[in-house]
Amino acid sequence: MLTDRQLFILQIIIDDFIRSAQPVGSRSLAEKKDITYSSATIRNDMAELENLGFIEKPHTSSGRVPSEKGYRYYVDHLLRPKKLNYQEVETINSIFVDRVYELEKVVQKSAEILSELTNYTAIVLGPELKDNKLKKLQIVPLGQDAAVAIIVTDTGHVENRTFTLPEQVDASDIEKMVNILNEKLIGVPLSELHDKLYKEIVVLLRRHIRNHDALLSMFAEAVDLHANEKLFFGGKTNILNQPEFHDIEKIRLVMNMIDQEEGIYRLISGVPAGIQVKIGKENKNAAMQHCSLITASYSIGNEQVGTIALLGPTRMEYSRVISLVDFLSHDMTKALTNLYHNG
Amino acid sequence: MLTDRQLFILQIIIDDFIRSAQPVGSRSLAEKKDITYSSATIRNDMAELENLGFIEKPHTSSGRVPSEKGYRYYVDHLLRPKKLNYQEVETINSIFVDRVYELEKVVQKSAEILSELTNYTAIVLGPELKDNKLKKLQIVPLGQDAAVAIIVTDTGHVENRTFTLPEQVDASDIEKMVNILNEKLIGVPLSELHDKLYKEIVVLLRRHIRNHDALLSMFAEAVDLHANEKLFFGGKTNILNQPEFHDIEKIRLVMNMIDQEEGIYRLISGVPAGIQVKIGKENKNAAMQHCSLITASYSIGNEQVGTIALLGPTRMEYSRVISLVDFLSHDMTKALTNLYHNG
DNA sequence: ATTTAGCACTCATAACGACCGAGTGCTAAA
DNA sequence: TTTAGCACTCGGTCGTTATGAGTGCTAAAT
Repeated sequence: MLTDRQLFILQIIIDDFIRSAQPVGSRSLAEKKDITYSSATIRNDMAELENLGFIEKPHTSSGRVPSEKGYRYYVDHLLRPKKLNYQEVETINSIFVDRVYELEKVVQKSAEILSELTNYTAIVLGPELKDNKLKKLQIVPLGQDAAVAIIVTDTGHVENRTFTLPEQVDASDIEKMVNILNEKLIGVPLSELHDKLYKEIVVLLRRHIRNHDALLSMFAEAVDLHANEKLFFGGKTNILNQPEFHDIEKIRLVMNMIDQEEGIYRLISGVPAGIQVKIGKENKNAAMQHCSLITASYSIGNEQVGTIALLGPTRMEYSRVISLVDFLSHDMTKALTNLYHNG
Repeated sequence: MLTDRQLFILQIIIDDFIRSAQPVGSRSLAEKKDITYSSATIRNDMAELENLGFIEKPHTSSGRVPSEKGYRYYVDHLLRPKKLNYQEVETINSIFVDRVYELEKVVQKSAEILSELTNYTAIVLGPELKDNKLKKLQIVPLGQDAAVAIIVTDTGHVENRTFTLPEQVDASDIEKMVNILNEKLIGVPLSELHDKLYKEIVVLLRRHIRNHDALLSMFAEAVDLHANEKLFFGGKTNILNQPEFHDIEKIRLVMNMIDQEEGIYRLISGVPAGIQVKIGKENKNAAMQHCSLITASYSIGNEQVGTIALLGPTRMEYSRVISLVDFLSHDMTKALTNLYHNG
């Protein structure tokens, strides 16, 4: 139902608007060198595109602006991924040159570089810990009634939690317990720790330790909080550079969300593998009304461990940005798999 | 040289401007109920105050606005600290009710509460670690060539660092070394670790361990990074609520600085004890031109360990805010001393 | 000697109208 | 089917004109 020419016009309108942030009119289009037909023809096609909801007019006599539906169609069918240039590829690769073992640093740097390359806000949902396996559990007593529990995973991640000791437990009990746990739980994924603790370990404890229930619940608590992955940001304030965000109210909505982290987490956790593009209201979030979100997952081996996301205005440079996010996610997967997958 | 009436007028102008964010004129002042003289009199006094640089006019025929010098005088001589109301005291006290041992959580919560109470951006410079004493040092090997070093301090703080192992060291060497270090260094303040490592420990190592130099430098590295304290924020986007920050450029400057953390660190580290108020350009920072910064230090025992700061527009509600920061800093000192000072 | 009433003056802000121009839709000719 | 032509729309800009809150200054009142 849409002619090739109409699609071509749609594409050019969107490309143009993405570049200029200005509504585009039929005359200015007709003047472009790769357009051979007149402004009147374009007007007719534009009218049709508007009927179908791909573009809209901010007011009666202005040029056209892509609608969300327009962007959607563009992303799904029109856009051709821009090839990355040498500079971009090099910059991304530079993240992984020094063989740092600390995953968090790699992830943080990825977020920074991605935001630098795009001028949008980059968010990386850190490696999920639940698939990490316990490497070592340690309790360090602090004075009379407090202790810090430390958990080390096979990827070198360290989690710790301080708590008050229940009364009537003494150092030897704790030591015994730590020994038992280390003996039985090393290699167990964090996500299964809780269950194991209550199903297998509890019987052992009953045998060897007084006051096992208090200690156990304490450990369980220490072990539980690792469900939540961490978010890493780059270019948190980049939205301020976008001309369409001249209105403080809009800015506040977005910045607040970024600052709270929770909304962001809901947006990007649990996205499917591969590149995903959510445009404007598709994000089901009031603050994201005028923003788009590009996400891609990254893996270690075959295990999807985290997500890369890029947040910008709906008027995003999709063709370049999608290529970048795609490339980065594959690069990360490669590098991380290399580092951690052999074991 | 300034009459009492002139000072009174200055005070009212500033109070009024802080409340309304609008230039204040002689007529509106004269209508206030606690002012008995005419607008003409006020005009004369205003002219004098302007001569002396305490107030200024945005343009020829507008009301007056406090200058930095005016704010300075106000803060130093005119302001009377506002008594906190029950609600405010309760809110602050609530930070310390549950006896959490984790200092970081207390500090984070303080920043959040302070920003909530004030609608400005709160920053807390976390406890300096250099006075923390080593409680336990631990090395956990990760596979062949990497290991994570974990340092626990007497306040329950845990630092960790992953690194690649030098070649030709084996597990037993590491274990021996860890034992030596734990034996010799527990109770030593982190700030002295480096020195001790190179002066006392090195001789012991030479005796017991092959390849001690590589291992030593590795440890030194792991131990060194704790110089930098951490910053905790509350209400990072609160500056967006200020009417004088309607201009995106101004906002960007401030937000960028907040986001980078480094500039903030420079601003608030090393402030003297007690309440400090830096107004506008006094902060020697382009981004802070239109902002004021209130700082106060908090202590554990007699040891100053960190700083509380509040960042807002120069048109800040000084009287209330100074009381709040003062109260919070004392409350924190009290609570932390209670928790950690007995030892 | 102070204070105040009176008055001319200033200037940001809002309101108004004119006009421009980039844009549109529609019709009729190519 | 495409395009030239034309009337129409409507934001944006520019100058004009109030309006009003503010000022400084002078002279009268206290």
